[in-house]
Amino acid sequence: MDTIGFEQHDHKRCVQAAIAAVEAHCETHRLHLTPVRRRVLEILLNRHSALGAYEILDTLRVEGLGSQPPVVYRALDFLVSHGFAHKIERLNAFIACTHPGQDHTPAFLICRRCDAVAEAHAEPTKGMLGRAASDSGFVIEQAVVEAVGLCPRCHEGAPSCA
Amino acid sequence: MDTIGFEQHDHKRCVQAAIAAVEAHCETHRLHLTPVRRRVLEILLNRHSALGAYEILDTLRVEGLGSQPPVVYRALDFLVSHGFAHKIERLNAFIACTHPGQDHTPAFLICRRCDAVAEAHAEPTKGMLGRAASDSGFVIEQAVVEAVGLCPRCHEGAPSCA
DNA sequence: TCTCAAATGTTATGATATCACATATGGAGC
DNA sequence: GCTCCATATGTGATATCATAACATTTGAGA
Repeated sequence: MDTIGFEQHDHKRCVQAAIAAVEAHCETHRLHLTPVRRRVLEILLNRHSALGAYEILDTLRVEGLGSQPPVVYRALDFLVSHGFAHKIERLNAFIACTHPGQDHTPAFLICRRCDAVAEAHAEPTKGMLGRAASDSGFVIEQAVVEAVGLCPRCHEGAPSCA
Repeated sequence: MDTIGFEQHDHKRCVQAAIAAVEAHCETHRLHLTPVRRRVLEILLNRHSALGAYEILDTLRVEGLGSQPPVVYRALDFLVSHGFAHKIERLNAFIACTHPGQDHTPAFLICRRCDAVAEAHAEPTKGMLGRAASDSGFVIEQAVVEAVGLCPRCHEGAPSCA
C-alpha cells in the first residue's frame, strides 16, 4: 500500500517529487502556484504530521512572506480546493496531499501519541455508510474519514515515536 | 435501516425514549445526569441537526442554567464521552446520539442544504481504511466518518428542505 | 499602455474552546 | 450529625481557529 506514510523514506526526494507534481498540475490547469502558495505547500510537505494555520503563519512571518492570518488561510484554501493539501478536521490542521492532482477521497490515520498522519484512500460510497446513504436517498458529495489511534512505532511500547 | 433519520417520525416520542434510555444507562453505570447535562441533552434531542456549543449556551442562559462557555462544554464533554451525544467535526457542532448506551462508531450524513444530520454506523476496521491500517500496523481506536451531500428531500429539487 | 481580474496586505472582529480558581453539592466513613 | 473528599458548577479571563471588509499590488491579455 503506497499510501501509508509511517515507514521510513527519502524525505527530501518525496518533497521534491510532490512539488514537481503540483507544478505540473498547475501548469496544465492554468493555476498560479504563487510564492506564498508554494512556500505553504513546502512547509506542509516538510512534515508528515499536520500543521495548524498559525504554525505555518509563524514560518511565513519569519520569512517575510506574510504576517496576517488571511495570508495563510488563502494559500491553504487554494491548496485544499485543488487537492494539493487536506484539512484534518479532527485536529483543525492541514497536511500536504501525498498524491496531488489525483481525484480522491482521502482518509487519515492519526497517531495520538506522535501526531504522525498517514493518508490512505476511503471509499465513502461503499460499505455500510454507502448502503445507508443509498437506502435513504442521500447523495454523498464529499467525505471526511479520520481514524485516531497508535501508529506502528508508538504501538511497540517505545517511550516515544520521535 | 433504523439509523437513518431523514424520514418523518414521532419526534416528541423519540425525544422521550432517548432521555429514558440515557437515564437507564446512567442508573446502571452510576453516572450523574445532572440538570445541566440533562437539559443540554434535551436541547440536542429537540433537533435533528447539529447545534453549536454557543447556541446551546444561549438557551441555557435564558433558562438560568449557566451563562459561561465552560458550563456547556463540560456538559457536552460528559454527554460525548459516554456516547450520549457526538461531535460533528466538520461543523464544530454537536448532536444527540440516536442509540445511546450502545458501543458504536457513528457515521454521519450531513445535508449541506438543510443541515439535517442522520446517524449511521461506520465500520472503521473494515474496507480499505481497515486494510490500510492493518497492513501498516496502525491500531485504530476511534474514527470520525462524516459525509456531506444532499438529503433525499433537498435532492428532489425542492426550493428548500424545511 | 490600459484594463481588469486575481492575488496579496492589513485591520479588525467573529467563532470556537480551554484555563484557572473559587464555590457548592452530595455520598462514605466516623 | 459531622467531616472529609470527590464530583460538579460558577465565573472571569484568555487561548485558538477562522473570516469580513477594504485597500493595494501584480500580471496577463486587449
